[in-house]
Amino acid sequence: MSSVSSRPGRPRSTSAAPKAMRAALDLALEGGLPHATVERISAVSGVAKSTLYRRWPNAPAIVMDAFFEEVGPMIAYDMQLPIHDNFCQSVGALVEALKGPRGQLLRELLGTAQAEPDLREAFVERWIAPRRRMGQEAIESAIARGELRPEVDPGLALDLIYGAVYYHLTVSFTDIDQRYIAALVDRVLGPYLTART
Amino acid sequence: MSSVSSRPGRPRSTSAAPKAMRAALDLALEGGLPHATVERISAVSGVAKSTLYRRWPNAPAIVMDAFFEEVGPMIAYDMQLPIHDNFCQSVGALVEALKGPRGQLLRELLGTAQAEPDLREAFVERWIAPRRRMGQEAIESAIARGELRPEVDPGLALDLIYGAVYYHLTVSFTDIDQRYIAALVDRVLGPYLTART
DNA sequence: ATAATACGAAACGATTCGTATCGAGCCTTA
DNA sequence: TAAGGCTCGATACGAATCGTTTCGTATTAT
Repeated sequence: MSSVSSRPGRPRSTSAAPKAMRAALDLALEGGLPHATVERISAVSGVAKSTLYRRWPNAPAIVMDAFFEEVGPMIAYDMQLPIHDNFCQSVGALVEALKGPRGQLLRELLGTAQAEPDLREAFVERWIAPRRRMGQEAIESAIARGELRPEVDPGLALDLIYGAVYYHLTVSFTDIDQRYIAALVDRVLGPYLTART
Repeated sequence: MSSVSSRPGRPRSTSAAPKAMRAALDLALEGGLPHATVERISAVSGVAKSTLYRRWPNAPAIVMDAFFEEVGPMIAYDMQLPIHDNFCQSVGALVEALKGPRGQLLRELLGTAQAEPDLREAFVERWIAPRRRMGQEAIESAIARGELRPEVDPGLALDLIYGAVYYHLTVSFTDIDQRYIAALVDRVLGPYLTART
């Protein structure tokens, strides 16, 4: 019954982390990442600065934690769909989720991660890798059920699709619509479809 | 002979800008972008802070100026080459130029630009757009001389190639070698080559 | 000469950072 | 039940950087 906390001492508050993350995300979405300082997060959430520093190395790390937890579940893959539709749908959801302040925040987080190895690693492991795994799985199962020819290089295909999406989002700073996504997915996967409708 | 400075008053020093840019780039390459503060740039270059703020809005803008001026000329397109070789060569030069501290700095600059519209615009106009123009030109001339079939969508092709490159550089944080570049270019342009050797 | 502009040097208040200290609370172990 | 260990929120701290401003001097056009 009792919690098996093994370590002596007062256990960590279960409410501190959620409160801090909520405040951090709100501040960052509202006034940009630089606006989410440790001091402000502490003031808004009621969690002491010392507690925040005890759990996160810096403010962006708190924001990143909160961001992944909120936005991550918004991008789903539906393995039942034909491969083309599956990608259009999931990539579309990604683009949609990143419109407005959330996209701006992702860009700022990615930017901050460039200089800090810990954030970089967290970014790859918690944001990029999961979606790549799902994409890889989608391609492989499409091959397995004969929808795609086995000559596809899944890694390269994902590079091309996600590369173009993030390129527009973070480098050339231009918008993406559903038509572009369809053309992109078709250009990358089309040549390998066994039967085109 | 005399300079036609039209406006009255003391003309701007011609040596201040080069000295400041040199110092800014050195500082940023050595200790990362955050290390290139306005104060330090002023101290190292001997140019007063007030002068720096008179010409640039902030420190990263100075570094970006210097970066483009130094690295820009390093990436050349050779329109005499077959289209495939042309891209392999120019993209290879890009990747090569961005190995080591320079790539880290580009990442940091791109990251900083995410939050500041002025830097964003400068980044697109002075870094992305010029290379896209050359790439577009290369593809169009390859079409004109019958090397590529006219069905290629040059914009999408450039999205795919540069997208994948910057994706590796800034998002998935993985390395790129010449073999990957060749495979990438081939995957994007190969299907449209009129005669494959 | 006069006005206008740029220069370098220095000081300014504001902000953020990360750390340290404090008394009090809570849990495990002996 | 007592002791010790870890966490909590609150608060204070020195250091660093920011962007602005002021100052006296230098250089040019009118």
